[in-house]
Amino acid sequence: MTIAARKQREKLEMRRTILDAAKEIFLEKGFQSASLRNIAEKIEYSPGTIYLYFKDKDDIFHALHEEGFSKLLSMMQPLQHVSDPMERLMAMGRLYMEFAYDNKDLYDLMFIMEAPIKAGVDREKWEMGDRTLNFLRQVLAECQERGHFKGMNVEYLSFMVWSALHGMCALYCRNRCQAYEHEEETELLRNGMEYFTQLLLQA
Amino acid sequence: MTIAARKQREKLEMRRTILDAAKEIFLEKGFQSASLRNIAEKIEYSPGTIYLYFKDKDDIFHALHEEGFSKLLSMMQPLQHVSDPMERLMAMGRLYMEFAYDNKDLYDLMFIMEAPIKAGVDREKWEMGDRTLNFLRQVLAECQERGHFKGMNVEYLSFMVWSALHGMCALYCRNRCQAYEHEEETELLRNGMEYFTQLLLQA
DNA sequence: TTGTTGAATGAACACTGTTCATTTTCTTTG
DNA sequence: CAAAGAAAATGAACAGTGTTCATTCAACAA
Repeated sequence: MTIAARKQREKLEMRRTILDAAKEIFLEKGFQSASLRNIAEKIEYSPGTIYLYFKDKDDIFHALHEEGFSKLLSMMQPLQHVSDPMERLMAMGRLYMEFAYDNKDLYDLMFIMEAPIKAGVDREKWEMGDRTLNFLRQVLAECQERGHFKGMNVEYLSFMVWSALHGMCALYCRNRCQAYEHEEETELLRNGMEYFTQLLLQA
Repeated sequence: MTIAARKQREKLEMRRTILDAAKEIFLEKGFQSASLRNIAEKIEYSPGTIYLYFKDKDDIFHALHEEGFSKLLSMMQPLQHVSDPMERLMAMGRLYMEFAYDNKDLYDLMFIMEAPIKAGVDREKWEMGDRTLNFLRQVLAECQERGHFKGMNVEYLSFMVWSALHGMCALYCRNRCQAYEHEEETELLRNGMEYFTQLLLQA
């Protein structure tokens, strides 16, 4: 079975090669403007070849989508050791926002773009997303045990908290911070975050 | 000057016709998939004609962009008569969210899409957006006069409030509410809003 | 060495946004 | 009213897109 194993390995390597090239081109040209011919040219293969490894363009960016979640998830993992849940919640918020700021396009792909999520929720696709969300659910439940967010439903609470962070990140990613002509984007994000945490601490 | 006046009127009517067709097609197919040939076909003109009235595709959707803001603005106008600023803030929030819910695609165009805002902020483009934002600034300033949001900068505060609402609307528009398998979208929005207003009332 | 299998190709299809020389339509002038 | 001029609409053409598929090619098995 050594040759079949090698074949399979090569198949995976090719997928990786395509994915890396796609990511690079996607990051420099944006999702819409990145064409399959660009990607094919970069890896020095013909356009048709890509279709032997991915169903279509969406399939490629869906793969990157998953990678984004596993990256975010692995960054969040260490925070499990912060014992105070309220402190952990704040740390998660900061990390989430930093992730969005440092990986603008990846964040966009994960939480804003239509393409990868459109064709129905196909099970495992959101496994990573689910795990990330569970992180938030858990920390909020622990906060409640310590007397915060009294009488609130964790599902709706997590949605509200997530939304507040996502809102800032989304306005940033899609250049709506320009509405504030006299403020720096980074200051908007920093202080927006600061004020929101103040609200949470009072609840 | 009667003929020149008619010419000008016809020019405006043609713009309207194109805009209406574009809006319709855009609403049913989405921005990216709506092609100029689709629009041209709908109004029974050739593709080239559209370029006599609009610079390019972005220009069309920028026009719709402005229409969205003037619609939102005109809906907000009556709220100026709510005297209690805190109550007015809540009413604005509800209205904003309802606007997003009832005009999903228009909201998407105004606050999420890349196209219309990309090519630099060209002055008047954001006049409507600015006026909407000023509404929020003003009500928040009045809230502060009555002792709320002590020591907070209105700019950053408004960004945070806007973000929280936008976050929910954006997750809704881009189908990320699916992350909550067991909750209705409307319930997420309703309760998310409810919890956020609770936070604001405590501040 | 030959036969078989599967990977890679690249031309082709139907589309896209945009341009522009040409034709058609309308308005003004002689 | 006819001819000249201006304005509006056309549609073919260009360079690009995502995707398909008959054909070629290279690696493996017999």
